[in-house]
Amino acid sequence: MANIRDVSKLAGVSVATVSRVLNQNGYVHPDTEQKVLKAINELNYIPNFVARSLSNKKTKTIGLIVPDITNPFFPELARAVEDVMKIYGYTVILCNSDEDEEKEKHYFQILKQKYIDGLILATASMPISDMQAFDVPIVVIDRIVSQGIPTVVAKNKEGARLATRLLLKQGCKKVAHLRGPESVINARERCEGYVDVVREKEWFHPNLIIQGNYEIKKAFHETMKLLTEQPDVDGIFAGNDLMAIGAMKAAQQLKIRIPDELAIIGFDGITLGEMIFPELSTVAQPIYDMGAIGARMLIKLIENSPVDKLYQQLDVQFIERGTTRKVCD
Amino acid sequence: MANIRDVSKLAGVSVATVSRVLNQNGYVHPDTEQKVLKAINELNYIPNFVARSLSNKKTKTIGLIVPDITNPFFPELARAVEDVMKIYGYTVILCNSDEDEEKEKHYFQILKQKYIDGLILATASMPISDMQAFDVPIVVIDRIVSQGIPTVVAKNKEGARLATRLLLKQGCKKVAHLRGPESVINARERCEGYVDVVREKEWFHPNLIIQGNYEIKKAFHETMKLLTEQPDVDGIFAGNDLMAIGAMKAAQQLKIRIPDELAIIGFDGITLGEMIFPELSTVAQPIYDMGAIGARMLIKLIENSPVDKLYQQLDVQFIERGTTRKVCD
DNA sequence: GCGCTTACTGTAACCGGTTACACACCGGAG
DNA sequence: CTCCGGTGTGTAACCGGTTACAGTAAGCGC
Repeated sequence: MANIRDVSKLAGVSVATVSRVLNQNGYVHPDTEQKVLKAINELNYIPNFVARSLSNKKTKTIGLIVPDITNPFFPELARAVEDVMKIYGYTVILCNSDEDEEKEKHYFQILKQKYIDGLILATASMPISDMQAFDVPIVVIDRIVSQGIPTVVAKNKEGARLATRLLLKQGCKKVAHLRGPESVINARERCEGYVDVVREKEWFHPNLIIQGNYEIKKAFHETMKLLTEQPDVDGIFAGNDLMAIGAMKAAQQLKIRIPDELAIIGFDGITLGEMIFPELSTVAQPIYDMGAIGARMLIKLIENSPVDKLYQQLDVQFIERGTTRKVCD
Repeated sequence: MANIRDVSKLAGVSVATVSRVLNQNGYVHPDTEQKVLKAINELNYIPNFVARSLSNKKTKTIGLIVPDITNPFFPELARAVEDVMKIYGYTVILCNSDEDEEKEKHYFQILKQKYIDGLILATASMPISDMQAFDVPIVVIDRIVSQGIPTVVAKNKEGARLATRLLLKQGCKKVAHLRGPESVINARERCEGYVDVVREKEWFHPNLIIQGNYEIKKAFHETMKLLTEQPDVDGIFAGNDLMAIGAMKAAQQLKIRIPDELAIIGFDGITLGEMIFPELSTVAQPIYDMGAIGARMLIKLIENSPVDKLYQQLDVQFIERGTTRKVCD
């Protein structure tokens, strides 16, 4: 592979001139430029990014840490990030942390060594202090970490209230909540939203809040238990779509008809919700937008452009599909 | 951030010695080593990967090009690749090509500039000549490109035959095939497998082969058309799980009972198949294994270890779930 | 004719590592 | 006592770019 010195020799100029042509900065005589371009073309020269990065301290590479790309929420987010980054000439390194602090630390270390320009986190097992010590721009998506760190989230509590109220409005007499893991902040917020709405109801009891882990399997089992122990539950608000699907499977197994006997609302709006039957009613987060906005925010941070809002809270939207009854109001 | 010269100064040795300690090569006196380690510790020094890459010409980074990470087949593959690469200290750059030749070329160019050590392709819009010109080790997964290029695939034709025979065995009288795009080789193979089995049947007619594009939506519409025009079709072998799901939705819409009136078998074995109701019977490829094996193969190619087989064809396995009738034999 | 600005170009240091080569020391074989 | 191979260490070139700085030439106003 040809390097810049080969080009400069062939063009009969110095490396500085070639570099100027490449980067379009400094003065270069049009004739000289032509000679250089011709040489570049002849040698099929492409500049070496690694060398450039070494003097620049810019790699045009960012890291994206997600818990598990296999979880249907994250591919869409990753896609958004990649799409935006591509536009601006950045490349994305994908990391799966499994919500494991050790793994996250490991990636922090590696990514730092690799001189990434920025980092997008869709996970947050990491202590905040470590994140602040990491002297590379960071944007957190879907998890609030601390006011000091640029963040993109959806209105979790508001969405949860909306869903719960909707279930009541359609006539549900006893609504349960399948909540996400204690350690995840958005799970907490969604649970709070649910509690806000049902707290005063005479039928409400804390045992209507079921502990899930954002995965189908556990949700399935817990829902089986719930529906056998408390058969009068006729509405479930699940903390995410996967758990809602787990709940649906439990109901289907128990021959409970959806939505007639049991209405279910999920949270997230992953495409998977449209692939199942009946299609899942859900509180949709703008997943792609969250990724795209986070990515744009990160680029601004990297390039020192002014960022209008370091804390973006995006609206959620209820999507009525097959697991809820129509309400005519 | 401290660099190697700072360390050498603090330890009172030369940079060469520090480098030798870091890389555990060459002779270093134990006492000297201790001094160096102490200095490294004190300065919190971590070596700069970019600089290392520049002289090494090894970045410990590979590229992974998939059509679209949003397609449920690829996250599992990506996860496998990332898991294996992590073990060996490599990092993965994720690229979405949308099966678009231009985008693929663009990534080839960028990745080359970034000095990646190897490339995994799960897409193949690229002419073979371009791939051979790319002087970096490549492994292709799920798409056969050419005998010259290391490849990991599943036994597509065999799996297709298996599925089609199974449908017949359970008593289907007229089995249609929803095929994938013409341009994708595995779609062709699966179609051939289907034709192998039904060619001789008196009911067979080429209009039982329906053109899909591996996506749900089109499969849904085409199946709607098929089932209304030829209501006697009682079995569908779909070229992938997504299309099978599209077909299921069409049947559900038309109130055709699955599997009693219509049996469906998919291909791939994506986890999505277990999330729907009824769960999808499918010819499962070992997706994770394909990724993992491909990744291991790539590492061997990169590190010049001997590779036993440059062309790995993995077994598929029929998974009987809810969209087929049990056969008692 | 002189000084000053602008256009253009080259030299060489620098980014932060790796490593070929040179050199010095030491113990054992002959 | 000399020679030799194994240890241990430093100097400096190199990877392939960027860029500060210096230098030259031309154009212009006075």
